Amino acid sequence: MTSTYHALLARVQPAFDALLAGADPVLRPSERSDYQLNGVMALAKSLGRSPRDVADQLLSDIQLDGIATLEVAGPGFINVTLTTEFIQSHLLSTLDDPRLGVESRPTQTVVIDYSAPNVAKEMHVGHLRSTVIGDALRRMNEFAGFRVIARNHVGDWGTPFGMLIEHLIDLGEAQAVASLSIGDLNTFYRSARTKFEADDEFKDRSRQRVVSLQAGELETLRLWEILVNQSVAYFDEVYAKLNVELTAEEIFGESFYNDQLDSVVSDLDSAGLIEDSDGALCVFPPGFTNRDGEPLPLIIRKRDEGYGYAATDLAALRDRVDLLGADEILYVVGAPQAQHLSMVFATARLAGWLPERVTCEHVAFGNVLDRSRKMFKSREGESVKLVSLIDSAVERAEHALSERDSSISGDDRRTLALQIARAAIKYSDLSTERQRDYVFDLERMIAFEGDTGPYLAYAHARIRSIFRRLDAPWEPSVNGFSLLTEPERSLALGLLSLPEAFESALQLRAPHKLCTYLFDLAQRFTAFYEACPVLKAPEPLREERLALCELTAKTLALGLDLLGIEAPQQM
RNA sequence: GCCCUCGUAGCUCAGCGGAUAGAGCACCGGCCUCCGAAGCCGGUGGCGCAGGUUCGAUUCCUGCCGGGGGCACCA
Repeated sequence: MTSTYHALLARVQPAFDALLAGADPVLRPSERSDYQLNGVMALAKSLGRSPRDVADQLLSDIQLDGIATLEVAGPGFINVTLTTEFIQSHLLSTLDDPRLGVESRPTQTVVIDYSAPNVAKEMHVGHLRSTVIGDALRRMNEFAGFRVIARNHVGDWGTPFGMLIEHLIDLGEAQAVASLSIGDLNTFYRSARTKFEADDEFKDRSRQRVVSLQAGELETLRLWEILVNQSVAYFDEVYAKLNVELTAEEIFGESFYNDQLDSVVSDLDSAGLIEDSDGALCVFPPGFTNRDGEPLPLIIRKRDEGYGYAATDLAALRDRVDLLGADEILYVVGAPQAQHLSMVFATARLAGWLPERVTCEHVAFGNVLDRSRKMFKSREGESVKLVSLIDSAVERAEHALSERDSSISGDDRRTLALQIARAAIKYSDLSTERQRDYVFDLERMIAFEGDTGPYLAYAHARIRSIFRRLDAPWEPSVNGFSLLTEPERSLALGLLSLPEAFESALQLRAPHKLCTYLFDLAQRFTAFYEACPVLKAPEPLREERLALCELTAKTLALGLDLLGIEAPQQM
């Protein structure tokens, strides 16, 4: 099934090509009609003819076969109005289509690198963004039919582990495990840090411990594994709480690439890319300069012979291309890493690890700010625990439910509160363009009014409640849609534009495009809902309207699912 | 100093080179004997500044102003 947009374009393009090969019709959704052709003026310009003249000719050249009607307007726009027959036939086929008109094309392998928390360190709002955006992109790419491989590049290696292991020893293993298993990671990390900075003896031990760790000394590794295992179990809890599709099997932390780092250096060296700079082994990819305008190094191996994160990133990249067969690698990582990543990509290209056909893309996102537009921090100046944010959102959702005289109670209510809290948190994160800094305002996101996750979930639940009033489960038995009223037609057009919205969200790695679409659809629905009685309508209108309701509910549920948001039947 | 990014209504945000720049919140005024008022309808209110490209610029380019970030051994 082709989307409305492509069906139209297929009719329009030949007429434009006939006048000037490759001319862009600039087909766009329109507020004045259903679509408009904005390319007429530009075409007229290149042809040296008057826009009205060209428009008139196009009007007679474009073969629409009853799918739409055209009208010249203004200085030379062509307004496109879809025919009821066209909308109706598309609605009917969408009704039978579990994919709701979105095509699947299993054409490529996409590796998505997201979340990436640090072992023995609390997950905070920064991880929330990577996790939520990454999870949405994963779902979207999977739905597009691509082979998707998720990678959680957990920070489980490096110099901090010296002090973390020593702190674990000081605490005693049992005590440390107890503290970590209740998710008290901030305290653990902070204590280690404090000792490291204040106590020279501890600092020395920590440094020696790093050496043992890197040397693969068994007892050190055993202690390190305790930290890793406790943290992974904790991450799992957080992911479950967020309903994020990330498993322990998808964790490929920094340590995973340890034994590939030597070969990263030697391969870069034999490619003639490595330079020794003050004892550090560096690559100087062209086009990067430091603040003095000198070439900027990507440090592969530090002067102390430890590896920097560039080495790990390069090893991981090479692995993803060679072993995983990636055609596309998405890095859902904060914007501050932009330069680092583009240096890594450039170096991988130079080294020949990143063939032309494979693309690497930094899916960057902005900072999380508080209500006063400062970096989101707790009163003590620390990053705020992700779980505590989720928990307080759940608390608010529960409170709201209790005030609403809901028939849902007990465990169902707790589950529902969690679902609503997730919807609120995720939607507020995803509905803003990624690159912008984003204001985390629990108050607003859980207000349940306006452009929020709960509003969309509510719109869905409301539709489902219509069906609950029926005596028997509803089966579609429509033959057509008369679409007599404006709200019905508007809703129908909204339903048919899912493929376009999905496609642009997918291509631009822009979940907010999908959010915008869903909110618009929900508004079209509620307008329809106010104006058009469903259950009280006479047949066959009643059946048609039920079908519109069904399609809307399915579209909302699918769209929300692609964002990682649940759509409860009732709330 | 160089690079990246953002600047749209009081606040939070959409806006794919097109016609009169859209939402939500807040504020004001309406709508529940009628499928769920977490809703609907109406009102008030805006593209940082200056050039340029273009038939047409919030959108593309340049410069400036303002916020945020990055720029060699932490990841």
